[in-house]
Amino acid sequence: MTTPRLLLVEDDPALAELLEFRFRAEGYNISVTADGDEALLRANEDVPDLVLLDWMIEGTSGIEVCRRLRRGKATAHVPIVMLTARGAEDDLIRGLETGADDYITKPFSPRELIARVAAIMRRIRPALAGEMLSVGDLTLDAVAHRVTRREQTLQLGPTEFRLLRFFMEHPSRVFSRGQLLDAVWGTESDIELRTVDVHIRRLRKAIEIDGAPDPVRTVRSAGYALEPV
Amino acid sequence: MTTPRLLLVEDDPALAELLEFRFRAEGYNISVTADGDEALLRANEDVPDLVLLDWMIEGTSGIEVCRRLRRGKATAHVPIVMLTARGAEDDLIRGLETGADDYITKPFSPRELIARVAAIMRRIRPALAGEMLSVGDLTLDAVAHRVTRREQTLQLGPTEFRLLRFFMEHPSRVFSRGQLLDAVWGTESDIELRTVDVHIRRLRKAIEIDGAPDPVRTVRSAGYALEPV
DNA sequence: CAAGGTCGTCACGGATTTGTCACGATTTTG
DNA sequence: CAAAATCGTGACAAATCCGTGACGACCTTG
Repeated sequence: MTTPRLLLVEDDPALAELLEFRFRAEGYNISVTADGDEALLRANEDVPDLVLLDWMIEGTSGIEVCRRLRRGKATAHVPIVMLTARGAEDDLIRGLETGADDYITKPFSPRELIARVAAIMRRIRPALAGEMLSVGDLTLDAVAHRVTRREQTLQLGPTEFRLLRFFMEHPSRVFSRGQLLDAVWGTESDIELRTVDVHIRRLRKAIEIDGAPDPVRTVRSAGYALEPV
Repeated sequence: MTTPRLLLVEDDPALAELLEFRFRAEGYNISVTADGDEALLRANEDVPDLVLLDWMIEGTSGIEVCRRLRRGKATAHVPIVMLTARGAEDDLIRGLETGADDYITKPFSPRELIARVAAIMRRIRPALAGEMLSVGDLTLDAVAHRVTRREQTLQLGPTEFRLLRFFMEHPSRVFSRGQLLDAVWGTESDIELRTVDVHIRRLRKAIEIDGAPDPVRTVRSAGYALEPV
């Protein structure tokens, strides 16, 4: 299973750091910002699996962020958990009306928040993740046989698909041409090593999007690796 | 994998003994002390993989121990888990600011603490064991074929990479040019001894960062060695 | 069967890497 | 101090490695 990606919007540095650390320790990939507009930007650029939203932030208010997340096409269905001060009943009501999925009142224990998030993830996962791989801005759906990059569906052939999948199962790891042949083509294939180069090239061309860097890294005299973003 | 080594700083004898017993049962190597200064001494003498630090100890306070651990060269990056009393919010914030990595509030179950420590070890391990090498401020990821120094990724060629890796596998050890040729180039290579000089030079240039000293030491009439900065 | 797509191979060219040498700087030795 | 030994450094040609376009064989699909 791929690591869930969270977006935390929190302007108390101490709390933000604490939560960031704890969620990382739990295996989440978490991005933190104190600013509402910044949060909206990031959420649209790289849609998270869940948003943790402090209701009392400076600048664009939490309620506004929530509303605009819901209105955005890409972010309309991302679960939102709001962090609210004790007794802010109005916020609570308005938050849930605006589309938040859950809430937790401060002060809360990180453990409880983590449990809450985990529960939501379990609820959401089966719908969106069967056999999903995610590395950087690349997403590969093994069952649907589909690869997307930045909301854009890519067109790749069978071999390119298997090659990319293998890379995505081991991000940042360098494989020699021989290892790639074994893993992607099978151990008893009798294929020239240099053929791998050609498929790497075809893969590169297939996942090419202008404005995005090439995630396939060539390691001279060693092999190739797939790097996040 | 080597057994993780912990240092427990706890002045409640009952709790100390309990934790010592439990962690030993889990296969950890744990050293216990009730005194902050004693803890600092031991930590510097024989750097542990993780420190469990009670925030309320007699003598040097937990916060001071934490700060001095972070300031120490050898112990700067050792994870610290603080044990704090419930509701000591100030301690929590200051602790995390000072550089603690996680905390747990008393009373806690040993099981939970063990789980917490295990999570941190999983996070830290790849940097310690696995295919990661670390000498001074240099870090070499053999799997990803990547070398970093002070958060900065370095650019080195194949031979420089192999040479550096060999050095990092045996820090502070002096190798003759002949030994280096055998180890890095292979025993049946027919290469001039002086060629090693050139590659040493290229390695030096490749890992050069301004403000940082050269970790490659020349030992006249003997060879070269890699020293931790 | 025709058309389109995919696959493995090859050859060319450019870029990087590598081994060697020569010369000067530095240290050791006599 | 002079000579010898040792090391650092810049340059360079050869070797290696990789990107790329092209091509024929093969397979699928209609």
